Amino acid sequence: MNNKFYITNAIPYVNAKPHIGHALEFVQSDTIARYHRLLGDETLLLCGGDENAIKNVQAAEKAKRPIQEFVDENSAIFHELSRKLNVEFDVWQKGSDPKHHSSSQKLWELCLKKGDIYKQSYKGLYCVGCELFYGEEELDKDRECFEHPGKKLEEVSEENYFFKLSKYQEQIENIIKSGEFQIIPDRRKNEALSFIKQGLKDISISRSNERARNWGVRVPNDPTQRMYVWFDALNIYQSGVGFALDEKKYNKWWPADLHVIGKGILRFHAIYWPAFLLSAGLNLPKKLFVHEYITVNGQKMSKTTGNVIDPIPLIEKYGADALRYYLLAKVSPFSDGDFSEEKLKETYNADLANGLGNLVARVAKLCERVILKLSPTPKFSEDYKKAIEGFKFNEILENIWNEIRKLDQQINKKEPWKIKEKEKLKQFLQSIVNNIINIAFELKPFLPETSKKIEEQFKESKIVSQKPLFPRI
RNA sequence: GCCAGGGUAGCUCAAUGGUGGAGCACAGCAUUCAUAACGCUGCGGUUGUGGGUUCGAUCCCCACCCCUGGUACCA
Repeated sequence: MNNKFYITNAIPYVNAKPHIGHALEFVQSDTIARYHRLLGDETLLLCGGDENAIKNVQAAEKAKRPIQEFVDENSAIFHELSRKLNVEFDVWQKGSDPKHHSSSQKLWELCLKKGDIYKQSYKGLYCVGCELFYGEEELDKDRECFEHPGKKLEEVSEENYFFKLSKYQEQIENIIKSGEFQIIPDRRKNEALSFIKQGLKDISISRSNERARNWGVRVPNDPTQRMYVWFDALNIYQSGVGFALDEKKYNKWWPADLHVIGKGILRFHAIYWPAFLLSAGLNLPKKLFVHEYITVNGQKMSKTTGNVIDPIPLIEKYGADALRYYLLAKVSPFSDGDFSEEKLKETYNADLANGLGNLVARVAKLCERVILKLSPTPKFSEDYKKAIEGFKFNEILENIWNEIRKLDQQINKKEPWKIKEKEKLKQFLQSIVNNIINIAFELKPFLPETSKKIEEQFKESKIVSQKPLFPRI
């Protein structure tokens, strides 16, 4: 009965510190992984650092730091965030890891052998100041880059390697349409399909050393070129489980059962990635879950507006589970969700302190008068399974909170503090406590810390009241 | 411009071709087992705008406005 379940979180760019959007995805992935572990599946959750992008080099230069040191440090901050959120990544695969480099070179060689990689010149607008190519939309009104106003861009052409994406148009359309490669929700699936329908063009998958600032994965047998960051970044999903490194491990885990990503990188995962794999003759991932973004007071988060939210101080102030709860319950998995500290605080007090926390506290106190006989056998209901497997995190939590409200109503109606007969009181409390234990179980994937505390408190037949789970703020 | 999704109470969202619902916030009542918590009651909406179909539309059709995403080498 033991299935394996391999799930990946998108690997964040490490050119800046993590923001609350990263926390959202971490928490979603972790919740799914925890659920599968509870089902008894052998589960592996991977994340890592996308460290080979030119943007990292630029950011390091700006910070006047050696590039490797810079990406190591930033990558570590992301990893640290995951720990603070109680997000358990089994593998943290760094893009700058030499093992990952050799694994990616192997992927390249397989595509090359298939005849899908060829050389061609690439033309674009080049900023000498940044040593970068820019697209028209990335430029200001004078068609100059924002870093170097007044500096004219040059039309430069360069020999690059290209990948025959066009060759795989039909195949990719079929695997998406048929559901062999499932994209959730439908809106994103349709978006990918309509992109394919426009006709796929071949893509450049390498840069010159100069342009790449001698950073990134070397192209096999060509000392002048480095891989385009997405070619190797996607391969982190494979190198992290041993592709071209540890055959046994790779065969055990690959293909991924689920990739979790944000809407901004749909194309790379829905189209490029399966194409690279098809070319290399490797298995395809089974499912892609695409979440949306977090806005701040209705506005998009961006460095220029200066409204980027750092999750770490929030965790310190409210606790990991409080932030997890907000992100899973109050942010829709399928549409943009808004965040503000005020809303977090409101939710904390209303749902966690007054709701769950208060229920647990009042019941524990009532239980001090009796000794209970508990025989809970919590398990996931079919509705629960269906919802979580459809990524409807908010729906599940809403149901649980309806249950909490019902228990509060039951207690008010029965007035157990007035019951004199111990047997009667015991019977009533047993049923309430069993329900609480069930709630704690259902919360396991979502709020691991809280769930554990509740289970501990209601484990013994002699229950005593304890410190509040969520003191009001 | 084109394609997709969306515009419903202060906020977040649900609903159905037939007299608009929930949670939060707010106000009042009640109460102590509990974290001045829980419960009950109330306040609150001409369902983006203008037309049309229909006995009747928030839900169907048309036009327009606004928001979000995509529209390739850019998370």
